[in-house]
Amino acid sequence: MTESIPKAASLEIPYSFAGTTKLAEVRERFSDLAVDARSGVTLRVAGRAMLIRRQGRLCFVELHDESAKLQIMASESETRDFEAFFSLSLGDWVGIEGEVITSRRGELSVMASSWVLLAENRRGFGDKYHGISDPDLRYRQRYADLWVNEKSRQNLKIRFKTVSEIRKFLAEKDFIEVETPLLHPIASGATAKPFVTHHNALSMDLYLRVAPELYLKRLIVGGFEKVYEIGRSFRNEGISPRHNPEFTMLELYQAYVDFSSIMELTEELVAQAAIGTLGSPIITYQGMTIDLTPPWRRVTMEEAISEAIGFEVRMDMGREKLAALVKERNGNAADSYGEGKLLLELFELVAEEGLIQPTFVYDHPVEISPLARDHRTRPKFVERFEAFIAGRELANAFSELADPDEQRRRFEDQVKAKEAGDEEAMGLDQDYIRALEYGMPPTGGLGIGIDRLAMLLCDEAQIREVVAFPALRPEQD
RNA sequence: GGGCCGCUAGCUCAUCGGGUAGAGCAGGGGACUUUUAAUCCCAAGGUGCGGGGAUCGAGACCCCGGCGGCCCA
Repeated sequence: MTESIPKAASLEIPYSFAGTTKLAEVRERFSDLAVDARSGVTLRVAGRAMLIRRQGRLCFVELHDESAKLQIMASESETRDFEAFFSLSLGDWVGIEGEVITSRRGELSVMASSWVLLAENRRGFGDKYHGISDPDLRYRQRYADLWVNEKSRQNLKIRFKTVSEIRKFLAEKDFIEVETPLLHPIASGATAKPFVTHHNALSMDLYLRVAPELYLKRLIVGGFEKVYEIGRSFRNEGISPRHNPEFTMLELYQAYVDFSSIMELTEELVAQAAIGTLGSPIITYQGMTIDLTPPWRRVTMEEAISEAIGFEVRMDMGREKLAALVKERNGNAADSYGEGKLLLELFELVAEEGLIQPTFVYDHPVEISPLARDHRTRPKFVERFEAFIAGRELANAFSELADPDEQRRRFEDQVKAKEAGDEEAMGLDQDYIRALEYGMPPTGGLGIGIDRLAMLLCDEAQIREVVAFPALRPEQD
């Protein structure tokens, strides 16, 4: 490859180029400028040269900034340092000062009178038409991908906007955004394999949190009534189109309410997030039209299974029958699975995928819900719901278990499972039980996967497309 | 973890029954004062992911490894 001579050697890069007008604003203000006309207005714009068409003593540059793209024109007769302008490369950043005009073909442009190089691109952005399409390259060099591929930029914008819409929504409801530890002495609060790290001064291993849940509920014990945290959790699992080892969760807790209030809050929050980012609660996802307008459909887990399978299925039909149904469908019915876990397995096998329109599935078995409060009328069940959209779980919520004795028993079951080889089982958090012993009021809690919500709103099937810098194996030299 | 697919110039791709590789774009040089992926001319650009193997001969075939993608668990 021919090394280009760094232009920076001959051109001074200024320390600032302030006072620019956004390209979208230029387009808007001069949208009715006639063909081949001059506006008489001079202004400054800045951005990146994404296409260059040289034309002898004239030169056209397609300038992109965060807001839009706009054509820049330069001519030998009107532009200072025209020769240097003529030799700009694709991807160079430039600041332009000039008059807003339209070309003979009617293209809105800025006719540069003076300009300055703001940064030089020494790398190239790949094919100017096809851009960069190799997924590996796109994820590894996201900074380049974002410039070249509009959709990549769009996805991240939607994602970041969604988070800010959620914050706005929760602020209006008087929730306080809080922060809790990422380094946990015990991996608990969710069933997942943790990452282990080490604190030198304390000479102890710590876990990157798998969920903030137990700390947020400690805040409720401490007297906060409406708290939430939007932050990263870490799970030591494989990387797949739907899993990144670090991911973002919203977790929210509200004192004095049960899961039915949280259900209403959830559907409102998700609908508002969609309206705030996309302008509508009706979205298209992978070819499906999905209406997020509340209220969402509500079915029990048993009803969802029965509906999908065509006959009535109940957890109290017994372990044997449930195991048989699971096995018939090539599911996993390990001996260690109780009827609760089998019911969940069956749900995942037959029902989950079909829940396209937003649906609350509620009343989960206690066996799979170690942190949820017992159902007020149904033994062996808890007051819990999950929200499903487009066949995938989006949210998980329950009336929180506040009884320290019952919580200890649930943890002990988890410990037994862990000892039996279940790496995902929760650890027993003694301090959390102590917190409950001080008394936690009735509380409703909610978790929403922000990455999944972003996938939904971006119409993307892969989590990587909505994560700025997804996890990859390191490059080799 | 298993199966399948991919990896060739900076990027996007081609080539072939096995005889050491081409194009477009980008980058370099030149022409062009109204282009829209502009156009035209010139030159340059490759340890064909890495390592083994069979072959007179491999980017092409076989094996191992790497990275990525998809599907499955």
